[in-house]
Amino acid sequence: MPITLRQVAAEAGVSIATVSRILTGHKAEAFPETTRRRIVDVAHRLGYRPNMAAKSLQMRRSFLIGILFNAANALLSSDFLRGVQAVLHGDRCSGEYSPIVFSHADSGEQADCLRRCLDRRVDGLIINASHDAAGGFDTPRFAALIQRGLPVIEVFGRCLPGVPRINIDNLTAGRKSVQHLLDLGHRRIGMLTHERYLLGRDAQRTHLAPRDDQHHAERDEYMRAGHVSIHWDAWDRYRGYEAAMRAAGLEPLVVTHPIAGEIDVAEQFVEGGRAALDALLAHPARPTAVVCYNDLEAYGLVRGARQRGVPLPERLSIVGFGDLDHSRVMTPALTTMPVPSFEVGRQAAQALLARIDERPVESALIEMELVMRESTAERVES
Amino acid sequence: MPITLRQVAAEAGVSIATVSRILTGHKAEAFPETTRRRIVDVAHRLGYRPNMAAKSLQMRRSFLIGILFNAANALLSSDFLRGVQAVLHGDRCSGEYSPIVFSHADSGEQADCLRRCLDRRVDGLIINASHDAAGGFDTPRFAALIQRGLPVIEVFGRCLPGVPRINIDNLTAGRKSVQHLLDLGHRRIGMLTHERYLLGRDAQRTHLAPRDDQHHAERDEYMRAGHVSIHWDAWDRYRGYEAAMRAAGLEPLVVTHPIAGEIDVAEQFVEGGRAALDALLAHPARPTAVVCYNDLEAYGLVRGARQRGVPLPERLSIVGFGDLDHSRVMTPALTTMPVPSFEVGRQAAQALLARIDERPVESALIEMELVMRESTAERVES
DNA sequence: AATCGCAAGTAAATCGTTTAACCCACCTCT
DNA sequence: AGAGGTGGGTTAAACGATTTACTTGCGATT
Repeated sequence: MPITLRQVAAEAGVSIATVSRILTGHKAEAFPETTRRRIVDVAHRLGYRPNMAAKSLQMRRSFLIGILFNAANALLSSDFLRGVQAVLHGDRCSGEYSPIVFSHADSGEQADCLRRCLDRRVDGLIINASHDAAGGFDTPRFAALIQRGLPVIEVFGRCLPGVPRINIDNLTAGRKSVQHLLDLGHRRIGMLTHERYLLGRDAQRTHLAPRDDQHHAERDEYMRAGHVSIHWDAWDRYRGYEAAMRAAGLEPLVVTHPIAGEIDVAEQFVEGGRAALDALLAHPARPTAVVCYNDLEAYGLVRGARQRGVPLPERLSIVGFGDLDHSRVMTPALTTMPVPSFEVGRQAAQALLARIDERPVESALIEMELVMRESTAERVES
Repeated sequence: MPITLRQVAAEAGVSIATVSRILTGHKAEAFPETTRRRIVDVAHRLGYRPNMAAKSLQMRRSFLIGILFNAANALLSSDFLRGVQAVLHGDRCSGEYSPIVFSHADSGEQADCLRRCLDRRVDGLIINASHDAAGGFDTPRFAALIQRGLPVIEVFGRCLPGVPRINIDNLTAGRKSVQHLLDLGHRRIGMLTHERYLLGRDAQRTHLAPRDDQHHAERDEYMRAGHVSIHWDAWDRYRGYEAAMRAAGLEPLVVTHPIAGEIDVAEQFVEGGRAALDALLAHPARPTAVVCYNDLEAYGLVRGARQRGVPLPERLSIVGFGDLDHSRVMTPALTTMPVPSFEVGRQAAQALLARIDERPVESALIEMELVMRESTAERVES
């Protein structure tokens, strides 16, 4: 039913080859301007739009990119997609790429989604893998794909070895949180995070640049020490915190809480935060501020403070992470760091197109910005 | 690079036609079992997977469905996508459908996304249009598509005339909220909602079945009365509330707050709720419970109650709507109704496939379930 | 005059499927 | 014995683009 090249060609009185060459614009300069205009006009008048299936078949490229997200992370958002679209629909984008999007809850679904992407002969893949082994990306099969040269970009994570990553800069985020509190005059700054995802290290750390080998070495050491964490984000955020503290000549002060299971962790984070308030207040170092691993922990701290009648932010400044829906409307409105989903999507798409065009690609960390609201304030002398 | 039919055919010593016919399974019964097995085995051994582009070209169906979401609504979720996938990847699904997904922030992006879907010759469209005129679906162009028979399903809304809809059952949700409170012994139950999206009607209402003509008639009348609302969800939720109240022989009691603009409305809802607490407490009817249009208003009520030292839920039971991230972890944990995104996705996909197969399709409303948490309690005598 | 070069465009192969139409050997019936 | 049927396939024509390798006409050069 839609108009084909053949019809445009007939209407314009030329061959389909001519129409194709003029419309694709690739060698349009070989044609006189008058013909070009005529054909473009006819195509436009008829409302011609190329059939992507035919184009894909002939060009051996689908102009499709697969987007695979782990459902548990809940990081797939309209913003992320719009970031991807900003590139795919942009002027600088050569083809007419469209994203086919899948969300997987477990490794069975994941394999299914991946298969569908491959059936479609996607030109590339943007993947948000998951941290836990149960839903982790099926690496043998995956490695084979990479080997075959399928362009892949990982987002919001660090699970896929040898794959360029676009992620938020957790490390710098941790540092910025501390810096914000330092700027407000705080010196005794704690970090709240979860046991399973972290730590309790006390070794001096000097190299903070996000270099992989360094990270991996430290990580391996950490793993050998008996920890099972595979949560790089928590690790990096902690390292940023620690680095900023040390740089300011301050002693890190970490409070952790347990997390069990992989689902329904929200309450656990809040409860962890609530319980941590007491630990923080009772701590001999008497912190005046705390950086949280996420907003949920901050909610818990706020709840705990309310229960204890602790005034916020006077008694304790709190910095969250993630900027969930509620953070901006709560009381006190939470100082936190919004996840730059649009930007991650944008850069991931950019990187993927670069890989597809065989241009060099590097992993990138997206800088996060702290938004100060009401949960942090200047330190009051005490 | 991937295996083609030709290679499978060569390997099995038959023609491509035979392989195709056996593998598509359509006329496989015309072949002896031994040949069938042999070919299936060879295909499997070689890892043959059909090239969808070629298949699409030949069959004149893309096996692609377009999913267009309004970014402002923030209703695109992993859950929704998984619901769609549950159908598309299900055994009962004839083809190998994949969703191409777009998110649009304004009508320009929307037109672009739509064009891309059409360029791909999608077999159908699932659309979440937006309420506001600025981002509303470009109806002339759209009507033409529908006319041409493109299968379309609208989700989470009621903006596209003549298009089957899958939506949450706002009306029943409103009723259920009231019923929950009635069951707890409340009689003086208020409803909190926003001025712009509603109303202040007092006419008797008897027909509550979600019949379109009825809705539209009432709506027209409402519009004539000078209201500009195009927010059917608020309207329906209110109607459900009102119906349940009348059915219980009770007088509706509505408190509204203003909302300005289309973006950054979150704070306005919370502030509306906060301010409404005073109005509710001061109201001559002295309500003991209130149904909110959304969770944000409920957050505001809770905040207001905290400020005034009003004990919750003893003094006021609160029912939210939507079950945002924070609702389950707040104090008191909010009694509310989670949005059944998975189910909406599932049924939308089902309806779309039915339309594609030219089976009859009807709009459906997905029942919502109330989850009782801590913000509602039995009425205390007063 | 013959040849060359170039501008302007065309013919035809190809991509990997599906499917309508056909083929052929063999069996059965009359 | 010949017609008709049937089981078990095959041939070949699409589908709508892209692209390589031509062709053709014509003015300029040798």
